[in-house]
Amino acid sequence: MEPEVWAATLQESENGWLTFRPDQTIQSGCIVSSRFGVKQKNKVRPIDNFRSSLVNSTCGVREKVAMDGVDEIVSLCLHWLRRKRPVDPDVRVVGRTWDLKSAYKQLAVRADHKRFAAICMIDPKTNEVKIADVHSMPFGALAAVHAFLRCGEAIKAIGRCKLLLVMTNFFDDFTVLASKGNSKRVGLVVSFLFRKLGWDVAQEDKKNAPFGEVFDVLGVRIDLSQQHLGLVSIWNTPERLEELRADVRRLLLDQRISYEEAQRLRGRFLFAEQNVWGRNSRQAIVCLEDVPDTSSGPVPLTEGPAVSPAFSAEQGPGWQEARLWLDGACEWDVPSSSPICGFGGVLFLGDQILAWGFELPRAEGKKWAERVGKQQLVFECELLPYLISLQLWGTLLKACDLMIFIDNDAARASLAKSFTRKEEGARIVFEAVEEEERLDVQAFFMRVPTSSNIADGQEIARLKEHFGSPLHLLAAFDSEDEIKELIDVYWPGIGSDGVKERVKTLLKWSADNAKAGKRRRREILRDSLETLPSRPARPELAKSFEEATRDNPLVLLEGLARRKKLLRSEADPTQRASEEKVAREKYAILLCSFIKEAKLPVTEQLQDVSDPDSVWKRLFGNGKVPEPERFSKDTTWIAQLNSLTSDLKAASAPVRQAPMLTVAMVVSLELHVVKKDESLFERAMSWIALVAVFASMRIDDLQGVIPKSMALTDAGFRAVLGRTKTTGSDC
DNA sequence: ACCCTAAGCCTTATCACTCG
DNA sequence: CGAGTGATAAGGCTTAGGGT
Repeated sequence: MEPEVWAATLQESENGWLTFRPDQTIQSGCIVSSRFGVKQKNKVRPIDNFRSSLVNSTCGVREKVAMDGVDEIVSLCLHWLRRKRPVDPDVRVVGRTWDLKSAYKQLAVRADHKRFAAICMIDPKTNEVKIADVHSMPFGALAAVHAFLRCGEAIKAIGRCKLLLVMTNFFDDFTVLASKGNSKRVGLVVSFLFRKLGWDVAQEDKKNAPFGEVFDVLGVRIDLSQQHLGLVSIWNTPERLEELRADVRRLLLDQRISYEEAQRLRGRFLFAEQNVWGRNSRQAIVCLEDVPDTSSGPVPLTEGPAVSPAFSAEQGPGWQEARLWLDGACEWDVPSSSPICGFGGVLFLGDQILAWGFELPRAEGKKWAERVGKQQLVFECELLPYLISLQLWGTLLKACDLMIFIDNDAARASLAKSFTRKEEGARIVFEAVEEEERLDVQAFFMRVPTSSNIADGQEIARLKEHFGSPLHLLAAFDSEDEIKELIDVYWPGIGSDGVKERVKTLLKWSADNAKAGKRRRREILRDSLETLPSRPARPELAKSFEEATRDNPLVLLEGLARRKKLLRSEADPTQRASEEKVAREKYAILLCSFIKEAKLPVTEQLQDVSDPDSVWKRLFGNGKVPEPERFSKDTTWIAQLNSLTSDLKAASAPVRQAPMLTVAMVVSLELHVVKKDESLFERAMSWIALVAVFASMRIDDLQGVIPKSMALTDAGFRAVLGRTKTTGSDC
């Protein structure tokens, strides 16, 4: 790449952006950074490595840069359209972008900073190192980025506040929206703004397209052609689409994909995804992640959700708000050895309340469990009602803002993320999200504790409401007949099947809640007694008993056991572990005494061992498998493991590690620390680096040093780390 | 009431990609 | 070189659900 970098540098010299030093010398106090090239599309971009020269390390930035990306542009468009849908062609929204010409180079380096802005590179013709002084903002300097972004923000602020432009800024890209009728004038105003402020604008045709309903910006295409419907579409640019299509076609033809290709494809999909709310592209992207990084070359494509290279997102305002409560359950039925799966949902939409519920027939449940290959299907049972509810109430939910209440965290998370590693769950999630997008539903998932999930039983919820509290409802019936009467009052004329169904539900509910009901009744009684202090006429039996036995050692023992338990739960885990180890040994010895007593064959085998006690402990201390029967000692298995290990080692990519400090670097750091005439700051930094080296710490671990624990004694420097990467959350 | 396990999330460091 | 994003590993944390 050297010739290209050299040519670009010569061009910069001609433009007056830098000057070659005729003598190629470096004065003291001057810092030189190297220049390298990065290939971008069809050109080579020279970059000055101000990091390796440590110039970038002198620049600290307190704030995060806020840039206007595709999100901001789209939200501006939507905001405009929400206020007023365009009916007449003149008020339709159009947009275009302005690009600054060689953006950074339009800013000068401050005179007294010039000595830090020298660069060097190799002249490929003579193979000599050439040094140049840079006069305009160097690409690669951290400070240059922020200097330029400040200017960009300033231009935007002037455009917005003084000229009332609808303008966003991303580095040197300025996007402006206008109504069609005004667009000519707005275009003139923007050009005038740049000219007056002294900024050169790119003049090439490609970057100078006129205002239109379709315009390209930041690597995407924004399409306002359906704005009368309140729609803003975002596409990959036609070039990118064609490139992606060609790549996908080639992959399908080859039926194989390599790690590098998968990563590249994934990167491009993620780029599209960050700009669109494409929930189901997740599934395709995760497939790409699973392509292993092996040196053995491409892997064959397998079946999976189809990868679609075309992305489009339609985001319209939500017209309605709805709340959907979901629940599912799965219990294992031993006699029929099949799962009992049930699910249901309740939808609140305006004034309407709708509900459905369903119990899977045993035979179907059995088939399902066999197909999925596990007994416990609760995760799937919690996911499924969402899909069913969307399918059932699709027409009602169109373009809806939907809040979903679900009492299983795993299901909630996978719906929100639109992905789960559980295969069956992934299928349900995929279908549900497809349905979501077809219906243009904006979903938001929240968790509710099981006890407050109303989807548990709509009838009961309604009855509870009427009775004021679950307790009152419990007290409202004692028999099936009384339930029937109740149902007749609340749901007159629902037919015998309906009555039977509800009787069953209510019976189950009352059985489930009987205990809680009794407890609550007791509590109420107790509370009411407390408010009415009364003295028992006779001494209570329990109290007398307690008084009589207070000093009995047997009672003390129980108290001790309780205390010990409490201590155990509060003891730290290491102490607990050692306690458990002692207990294990104790019971191992006990177990051994039983075995000896029973004269099992093993006692004979162990008679001749030199140190029988320790062998017994070893053998039975952890419930170990006898030596010859251990899989871990099986020679065939060990050989297989070894061969697998070596295969994996050979196939895996080399481990990449941070380069180690050389001995010379460590020595120079040490010398620096003791150099009295150096600045205190530099000496301190050197010392810090050395501490990290000597204590084998990550640099990040230094943040975990507890200041008050630091002590310098004759024995050396000592400090305690309160937190390291491996000690979990910081608190 | 209590213990245990499974299987999820959360946190942090690091790495991949995109754009300029 | 910088900015951004999302993804992963691995240990810790949390919750549901089953058993005693």
